[in-house]
Amino acid sequence: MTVKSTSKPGTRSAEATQARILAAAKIEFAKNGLGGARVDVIAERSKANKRMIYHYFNSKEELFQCVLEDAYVDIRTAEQDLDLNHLPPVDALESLIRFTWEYYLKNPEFITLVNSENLHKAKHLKKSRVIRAVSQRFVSMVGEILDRGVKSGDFRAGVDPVQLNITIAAIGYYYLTNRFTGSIVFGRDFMVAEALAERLDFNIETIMRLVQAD
Amino acid sequence: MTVKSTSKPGTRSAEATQARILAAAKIEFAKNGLGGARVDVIAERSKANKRMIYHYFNSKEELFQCVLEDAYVDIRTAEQDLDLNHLPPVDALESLIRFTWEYYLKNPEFITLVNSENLHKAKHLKKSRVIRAVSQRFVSMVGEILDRGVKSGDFRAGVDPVQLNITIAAIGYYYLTNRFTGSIVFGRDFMVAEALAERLDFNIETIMRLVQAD
Amino acid sequence: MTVKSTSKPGTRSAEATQARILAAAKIEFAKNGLGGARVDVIAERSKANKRMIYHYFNSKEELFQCVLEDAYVDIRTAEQDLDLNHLPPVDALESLIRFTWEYYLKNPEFITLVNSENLHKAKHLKKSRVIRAVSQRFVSMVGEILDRGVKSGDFRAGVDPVQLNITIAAIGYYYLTNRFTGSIVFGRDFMVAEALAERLDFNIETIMRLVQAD
Amino acid sequence: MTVKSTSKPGTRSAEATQARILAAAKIEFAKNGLGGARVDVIAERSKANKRMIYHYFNSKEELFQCVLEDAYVDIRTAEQDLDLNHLPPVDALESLIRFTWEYYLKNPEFITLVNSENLHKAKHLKKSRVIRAVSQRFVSMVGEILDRGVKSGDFRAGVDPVQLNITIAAIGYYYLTNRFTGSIVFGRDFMVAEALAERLDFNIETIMRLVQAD
DNA sequence: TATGAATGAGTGTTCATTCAT
DNA sequence: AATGAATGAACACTCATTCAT
Repeated sequence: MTVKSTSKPGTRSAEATQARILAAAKIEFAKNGLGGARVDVIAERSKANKRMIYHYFNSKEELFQCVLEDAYVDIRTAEQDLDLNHLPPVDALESLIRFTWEYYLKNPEFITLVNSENLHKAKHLKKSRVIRAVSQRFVSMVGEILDRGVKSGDFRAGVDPVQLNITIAAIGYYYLTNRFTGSIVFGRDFMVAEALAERLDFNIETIMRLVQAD
Repeated sequence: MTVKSTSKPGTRSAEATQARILAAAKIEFAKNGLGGARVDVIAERSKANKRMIYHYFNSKEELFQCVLEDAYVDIRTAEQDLDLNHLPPVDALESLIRFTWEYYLKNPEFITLVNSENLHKAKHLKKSRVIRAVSQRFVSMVGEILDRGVKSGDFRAGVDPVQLNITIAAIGYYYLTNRFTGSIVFGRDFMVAEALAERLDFNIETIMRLVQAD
Repeated sequence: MTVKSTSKPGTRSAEATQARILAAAKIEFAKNGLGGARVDVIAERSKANKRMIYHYFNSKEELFQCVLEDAYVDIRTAEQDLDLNHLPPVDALESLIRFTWEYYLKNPEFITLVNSENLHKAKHLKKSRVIRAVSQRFVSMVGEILDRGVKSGDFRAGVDPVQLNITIAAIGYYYLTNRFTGSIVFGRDFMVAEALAERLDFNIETIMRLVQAD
Repeated sequence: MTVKSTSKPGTRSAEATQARILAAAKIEFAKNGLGGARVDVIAERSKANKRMIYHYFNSKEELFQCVLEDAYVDIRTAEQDLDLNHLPPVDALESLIRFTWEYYLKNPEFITLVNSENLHKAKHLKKSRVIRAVSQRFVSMVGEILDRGVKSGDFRAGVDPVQLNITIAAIGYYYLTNRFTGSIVFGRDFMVAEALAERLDFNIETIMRLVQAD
């Protein structure tokens, strides 16, 4: 009969438990993919009971979906926070390239989660409603920068913003997700600071030459 | 109607069995990754006994390694067969971009296998000796094209051939491996013929603008 | 009709399950050795799930080690309970011989478990810490009886207590463990009551003549 | 078309193959027991084809039976070769004890094979006809020595020759078969030369005191 | 809200044995 | 006489999930 400290008993700790489960799951899914992830490990790492996972998330797959949604919401939110509208178009574009690269570097789970989801043909993302909302704002970002750049004379006209978006992601994402096989095939350490800096420069140049007015 | 050499049927059928297992394994590993692949399924699909798999390949992981090696050898061999040295540098580079794109399209397993291997930090590729040999010839290809292009005045100097190589792969690979989540995020069908053609054009333009002399 | 303490049923049943598994495992390991024992059989006989065995004991080998440790602790405890210090040395020694014989007879699993462990070069016993503790008290028992017997003039001096210990065990153990081949080689039923009684008498005489003062 | 060296082509090599299989099987069965032995290992070690094993011995169990029979015939033959009838009874008995001890030491497989057979309740030995024949001569040996010793006044009357036989075996066999657990329980190395010599002396003394005239 | 105990269907792997030549 | 290829049944062990409290 001891009085619990808050007015809504359990609520706060319930949220905390969910958060701990999500955090643990993100690590485990990122490390081993959906199939390779172990519910026991998630339970242990989150210091939550295994039963709690099923209580809050119903199944391993739904938990994966939540983790994935969170990951997408997080990157999309961070992109919006860049507030690129206030920058001149060239700076805005370069900022976006840098941001994308650095986000992948700091959040390598994002890449692995997306890979895993694509192995499963995006069946979880398909069910998600949150994703569509956050994606739309994201897709229009590059379009707006391009438009502004064309008007200012910095960029040439006729560049498809979707293709550009994909390419900006691709040149960073591919380098990082395939860094292990890449290091072997190319006989270089992909992850030393110099290599990373060099790659970022190369990527910026790639995009700039692609869009700049002739 | 050529007569197949049937003098050593025992020997032959052993090789045939191994080939069937490898083919079945490639499909299964590509579809589900190393962890998600099922040995039973490989056995069934190859019309070989499960015991045979272990007889010839010792373990699921060694089988995966063989499949992976085969995949790399195959793409590297096909690249060499392009015989790009005989083409003018601009044509050679465009040929390589087209080839890479089309190879990925026709051999989607390659992409999934590489993804799976990277999830496992390239532990199987590390053990492989074949890979290093075939990789070296591949890496030098783009370097030679670039050199020729600089001499002919078509390409600017100072482009790192390794970074270029990575970028050529990236812009095709990323589009295809992430086509499921991509279709959702960008609200487009990534795989209709028009979209594919458009992407290839975009990629060629990206690379050409990147390397062309100013 | 005593009331069993049912206050912690969850805890209790966990212990009970472990005990059932251990009991079933002892039977199975005794019947078939470590290699021949089947985990499924242990699961079924213990009315526990196979998964529970791995939950509580991690592996078949660790389960074997537990069973073996239990067996050693059990015999060593029973020996201590004989309280031979209070008996005159001749009686004490005879009691020990009888006890050893009867223990083997009543607990034939002990013999088979020890045989199995020796086939594996005692690799499990080596890891065990419990064993060393209980063994030391046991080894000193016979030494004390011998000392008392020498002082009382019943036993001759100079008998190595370890060798005596081994011999007491040997003459009972060998007869019982090899009863099957023995019955064939010697053309006798080793296990009829008369034969058993006769063997015990013979063993007592063997040891008594070995130690008695000249 | 080279001429094979003997008149009965294959016959000689057939016997040789069987012998190699038997030798390899003895090692494998001794090391791992009947259940733990691997037919593949026997095939490899004997440099015979696995199919040959089944050709000559029908099954793993029949092969085990042959190995076991061979082992028994071997020890029984060696015992007969001692020719103890020509020695004075005390010397004859000591010779037998020494022989038994040394045979076990030099042929440790014998012990493991017998253990394995007893684990299977002597089901293979039961089927064997050879065994009964060789056993009878063996059993009568000790009886004759005892009789001669009683007549010569060296041994007391009334010692059961079968019990004596069993005891002579027991005190050597037990020490050696349980040397691994024994070394741990008694905290001694059972197999150093000194320990072995000491044990043999102790065993001779045990038997001599058991049978000597009062 | 929280938890330890329990489970059935499956996973990679192994084995003695037989087939086909 | 000899052999390499092939197999089906079994094995130790694992997993996501549910039960009972």
